[in-house]
Amino acid sequence: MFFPSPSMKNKPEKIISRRARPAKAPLSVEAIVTAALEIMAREGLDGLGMRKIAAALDTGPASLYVYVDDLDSLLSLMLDRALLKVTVPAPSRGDWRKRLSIILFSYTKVLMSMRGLGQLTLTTVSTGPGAMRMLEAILALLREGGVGDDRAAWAADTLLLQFSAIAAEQDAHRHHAPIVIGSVKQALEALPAETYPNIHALWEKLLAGSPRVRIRWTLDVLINGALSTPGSESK
Amino acid sequence: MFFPSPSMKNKPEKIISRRARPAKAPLSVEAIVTAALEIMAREGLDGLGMRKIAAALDTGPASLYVYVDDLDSLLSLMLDRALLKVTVPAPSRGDWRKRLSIILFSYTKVLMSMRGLGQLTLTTVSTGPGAMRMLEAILALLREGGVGDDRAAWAADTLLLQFSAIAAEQDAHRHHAPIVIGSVKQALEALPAETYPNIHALWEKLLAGSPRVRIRWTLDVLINGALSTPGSESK
DNA sequence: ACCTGAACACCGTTCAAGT
DNA sequence: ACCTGAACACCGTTCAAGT
Repeated sequence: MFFPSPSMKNKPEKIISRRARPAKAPLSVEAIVTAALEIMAREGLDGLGMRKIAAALDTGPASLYVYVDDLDSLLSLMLDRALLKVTVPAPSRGDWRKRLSIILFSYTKVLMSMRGLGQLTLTTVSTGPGAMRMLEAILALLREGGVGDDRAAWAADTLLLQFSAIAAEQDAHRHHAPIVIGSVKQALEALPAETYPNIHALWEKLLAGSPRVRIRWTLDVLINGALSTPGSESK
Repeated sequence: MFFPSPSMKNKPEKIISRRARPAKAPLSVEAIVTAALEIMAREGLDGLGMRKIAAALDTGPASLYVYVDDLDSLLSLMLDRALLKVTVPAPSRGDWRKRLSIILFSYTKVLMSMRGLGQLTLTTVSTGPGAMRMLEAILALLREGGVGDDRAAWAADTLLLQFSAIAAEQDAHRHHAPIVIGSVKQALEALPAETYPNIHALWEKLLAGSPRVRIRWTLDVLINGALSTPGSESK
């Protein structure tokens, strides 16, 4: 893949055009999104850039602009591609609450499966098919569960946000973490107990908790809260 | 302020050193943070940069590194400075729930009072006195309200996150919004009712709601949820 | 100790020119 | 229509040299 094909051996030129390489995949939105996701998985969101994507595709940065408006819109496309992998369970899988938790567990799992994705959800919005399929399913289940329309819309928003944040946090914990997490830990640990008695008592718990347990708890809190709190319909 | 002082008029050089200007405030962390906040308030978080801050302080970018480690740490300092303005009510102001809502309303108000601040909280963590003072107060109130220790830590996290996000959203709505919000609205509006019946029915509600009403509801949901959901203590 | 000019190693995006 | 070299207008950060 990295050398000119045999059929070109007898060309007289010493330098063979990159375009003449064998089976060079033509550019396309899909190819660009794929390459971008690969780079983000390897180097994180900060390591991503138009120039690096172009280099991975063996072209110049300008070429990408034929297929993509700009970096922001490319980030949206990347997010949406990832969200397509979220599981939306069939009605046979259980009642609304069970199915809602399947979606949200799957959502966090997908977000945590690739470096940078957690951070990406907190920075980017997608209105593509991946995001819309998930939103549609969540709204349907909340309504099925008897959460009023006003509350359902806000609850969906709140749920997605909360789980995005948990994923982003885990993302940070696992990757460029040592610096950031370590310093937060040190800072909390060093706080004087006299001035900050409650932080002093609880700082370990602030940073603790396996994702599984935490996700479960957060889900319960939000659903219980949304069910027991009247919405603005009663205004 | 923009011209050399009269006492320097008789200097022979045509070009007068910038340093010779009158009352040029010496650099300091405080001055840098102040200048940075001013720029962010005017031009948003994206408009902020070391070079622009330096220019505002009439110096070169290299000079800032005498006082500040790098851009990230400066952003932390900016956030902390802003959080110092959050109201932490005295016990006489009411029961724990009332006081908690005062803190969180004040928090969102502060975040929404300056362009870029909402986005900043979602991107940056601070362990400075502003952030710690607020966290300490929230933890104290949750414990006072009978939320168990494990749950209190997570609840504080969840509360702060949720309100940061609401502020960031309002930030976007009010400023560089027209593009982003407008396009999300258009995208949701255009979705086919057959494939996305629930989004179709609720899309207006997803984007609606005054900050006040929404904050009130979110606060109630989270507190009610945290109170009625057992923590992992019972594990 | 404090400050800084200049350079280093990058960015995203545009555009005229090529095929 | 698709692609691209080169340029434009920026970045954050470092460092040797000045005071």
